[in-house]
Amino acid sequence: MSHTLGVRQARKQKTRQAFLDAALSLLEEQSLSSLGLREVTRAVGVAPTAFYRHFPSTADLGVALVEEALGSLHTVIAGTVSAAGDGDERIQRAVELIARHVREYPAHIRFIARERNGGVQKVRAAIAEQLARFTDEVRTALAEHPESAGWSDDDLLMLAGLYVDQMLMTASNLLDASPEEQDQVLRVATRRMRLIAVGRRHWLG
Amino acid sequence: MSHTLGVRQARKQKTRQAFLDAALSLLEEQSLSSLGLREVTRAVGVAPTAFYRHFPSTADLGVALVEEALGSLHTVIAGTVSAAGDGDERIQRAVELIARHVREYPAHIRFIARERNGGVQKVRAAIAEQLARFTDEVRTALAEHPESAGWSDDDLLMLAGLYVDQMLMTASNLLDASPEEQDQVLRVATRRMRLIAVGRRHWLG
DNA sequence: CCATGCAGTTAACAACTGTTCTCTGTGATT
DNA sequence: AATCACAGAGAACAGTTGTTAACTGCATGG
Repeated sequence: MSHTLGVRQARKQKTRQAFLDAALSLLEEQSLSSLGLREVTRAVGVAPTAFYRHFPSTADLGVALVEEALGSLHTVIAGTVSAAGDGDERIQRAVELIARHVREYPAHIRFIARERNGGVQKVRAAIAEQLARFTDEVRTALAEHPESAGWSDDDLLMLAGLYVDQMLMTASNLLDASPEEQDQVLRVATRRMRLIAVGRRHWLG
Repeated sequence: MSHTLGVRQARKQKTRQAFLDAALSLLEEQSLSSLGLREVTRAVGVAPTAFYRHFPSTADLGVALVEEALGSLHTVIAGTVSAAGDGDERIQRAVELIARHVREYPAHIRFIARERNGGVQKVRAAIAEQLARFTDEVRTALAEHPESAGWSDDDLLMLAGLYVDQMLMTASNLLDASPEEQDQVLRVATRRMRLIAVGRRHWLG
């Protein structure tokens, strides 16, 4: 099915990935707008000029990182929201999903939370687009719930946005929390989601 | 009452303010971690070394900017939340307050939203502390409402945090919106607040 | 009125940045 | 087997950066 790509392209993709990994690591302690091209190549162990074979600029590296960090989450999120169970169960599952994801890919979350309002326009736009897609997917998933009867698409989109923003903020808060604070963060996040769910239940009328 | 400070200190505070203004302007298009000391002094029209007379590093400049951007808001916010009127009126007033503030001090909002998750630890901490104070003040204001009867302090804090985060996100969204999109942003923000208020009303029991 | 303190200047430092051009080695194509 | 394409190396470029030291001029306090 998939065409086996030659040794040549395989090597290229490998160092490209090395660039992404090195950059992501460096970006744990600084923002993209201060990330130097040479800094990245040094971390990879490659000549500065090699960078241009893969990206026109560090901003484009950032866009590629957005894809890597958010591109794979679509099905997961949508699946969680549309899964069976009553409201509380769904909330519990969503919070656990967030906690697990933060544990597995902390640098990805750091990066997204940081650059969502960061200084690099191209990257901000890329993140906004991905989050808008997320929100729309959550909206269609929410529309399947029986609680959504009588809801306009506009209101569902509003609710979906609220959930998405809440998830991202919870993830970001987890990163800044010490291990012993993390449970507290998750409990507050759960209560917030619950309050939103209560509002949802009594929204109409 | 206030001791008239000498010509000397007055001049110093003037250039200090010039540093803050120049930095805030430069930070509209980049993050603090990429803001150079020389870049700032150049914008002020002063020798690079003069910087050290006012701040040990650009990070401390950032902390000073946090004070300037958030320090003066406390009474305003608390006043709005505790003002008279029913829920919908309060929400309307809060949203208008946000819109006005964004119009008057866009660079301040940009800065806070950007550096809240930015690459400079000291500044992140300063913002977190100020926002925590905000949240606590909003909580005590909320406690005065009749709707808060029977609420635990913990739940009130959770609700206050939800409101504060919502305000900040609305403000940040306004900055990214084109003039014709801004009304839409405000309408969605209002609906979000309303949904939270509905959840609040039915939270107990 | 004079001595002191201190905001701001000037000059110099080694280190770093992004980008260009030229070159090399090796996988791919015919 | 001979040619081509191209990922990466190497060197050099003009500018930039943060920080140091020694300075100058002027408002201030005794």
